[in-house]
Amino acid sequence: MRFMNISAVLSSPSAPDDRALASGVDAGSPAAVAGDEEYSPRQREVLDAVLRLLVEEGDGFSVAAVARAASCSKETLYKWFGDRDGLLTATVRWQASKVRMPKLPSEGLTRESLSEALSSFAASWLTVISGELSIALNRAAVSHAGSNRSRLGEIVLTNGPVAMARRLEPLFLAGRSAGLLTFDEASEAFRAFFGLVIADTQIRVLLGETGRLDDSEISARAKAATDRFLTLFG
Amino acid sequence: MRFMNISAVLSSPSAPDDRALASGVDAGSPAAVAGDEEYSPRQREVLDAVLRLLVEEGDGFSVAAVARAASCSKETLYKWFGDRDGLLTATVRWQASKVRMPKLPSEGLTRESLSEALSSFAASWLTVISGELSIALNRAAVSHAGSNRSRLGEIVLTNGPVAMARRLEPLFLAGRSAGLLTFDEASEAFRAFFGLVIADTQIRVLLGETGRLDDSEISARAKAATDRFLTLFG
DNA sequence: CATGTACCGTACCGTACGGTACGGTGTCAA
DNA sequence: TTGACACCGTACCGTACGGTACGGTACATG
Repeated sequence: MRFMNISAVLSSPSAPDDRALASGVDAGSPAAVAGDEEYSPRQREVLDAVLRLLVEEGDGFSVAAVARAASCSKETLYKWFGDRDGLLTATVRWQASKVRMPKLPSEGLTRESLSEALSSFAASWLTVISGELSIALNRAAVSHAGSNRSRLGEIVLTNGPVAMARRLEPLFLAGRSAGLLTFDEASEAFRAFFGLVIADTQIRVLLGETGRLDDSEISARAKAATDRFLTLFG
Repeated sequence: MRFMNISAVLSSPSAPDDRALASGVDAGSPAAVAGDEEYSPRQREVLDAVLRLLVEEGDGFSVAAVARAASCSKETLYKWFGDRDGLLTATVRWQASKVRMPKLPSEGLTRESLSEALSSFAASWLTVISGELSIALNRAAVSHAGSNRSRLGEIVLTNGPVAMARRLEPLFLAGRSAGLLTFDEASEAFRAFFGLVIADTQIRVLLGETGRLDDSEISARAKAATDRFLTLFG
């Protein structure tokens, strides 16, 4: 079993060749977040263009640039999304709706399958977190947080750490039921797992530290974090 | 022993009543960062005004607002700092130069004193990270990272996680020499400690999650993180 | 006193950008 | 064919803001 994607409001580019959406994903279940039906196909094209601009230039692109990149008129943009913040918000919601969570096992858990599930989850998470799109979206959301003009921060928070926690909780509880884990609060276990996996990775990439994290490094860190987590809570 | 402050380019307000600069700090040693002599007293007043604006309005304040708040002319600002980015950069460097690291014990370590040192350090760190000034500076730095216009990200990175790691390394090494800790690379131990202490706290506050972390909560988390760290590496 | 320096306050300039208006085109339906 | 509609492209408007210029004041120096 291999998880290729993860929530976090931050998957990867939206191009059809995007490996992060390729396989191993449960696209069947109705999304908890804003459904796919929220935006028309043409609108999705526009929002994907915004995502590209966001990655290339960061927040700070002009509405005119969006119109140019998406071959649509500014008037249409304002008609559809109200204002620039609305456009940005719609973009983040659109990206969030694209993300599908990987399935996590919840029955017949053994120490090995639990470890494997956690490790795969951690690796996907690290991959997502260090991706261009995740970085761009988180930067935008961080910039906008603290001014009440938009709710980007809230949306990214909900689809990032909060969604992760909700996703992992059943696995943790199943692990505890199976006698494989020990903890009082699932939230405590989640915080520890989050910390061990992410550590300073996210803040460093957000602050612009270059130096790609290659796949072997990611696997190694995911494995180490999982082992440590199981040492603490196993 | 009690640590009242910490690096991280993110201490606390610069007002004279600022408790974070009040005591328990080794202000004697020459700073590794830009020295105090870099800016004139009047310039420091201006930069402190910028820090206040940064906390109140975030990045996005106008240069005119700075001039107003600091009772100085825009012309002087441009003469001293070149342009808006120069002003912002100077502000971050000025804040970094203000921060003084707490002393960490390095000899006569016992398991108890090591645990106490780590726990105090962790508590200070959490306090700093969740402070208004830290949040404002990190938000600004994250926003500017990724566009090559300024080096804010690099500066905050250097004075944040990197400075933390350098500061903790001697303690870790001393702990290992004293037979209290086991690890291959100090950087590995640091990442784990960082993750256990900070976890999702920083990204959550940067994304705008409200809900203050009170002192008891901070102490509890610091203690828990330290215990877990010692479980893994002790 | 004369001169120079450093600064404040304000007015000014250019431009970039958010937002609006409008003419032109393709499509669909009666 | 005619009209309604949705949309594109472009021109336009208002304003906010980065950056510059300039007059006026305090002070220091000879």
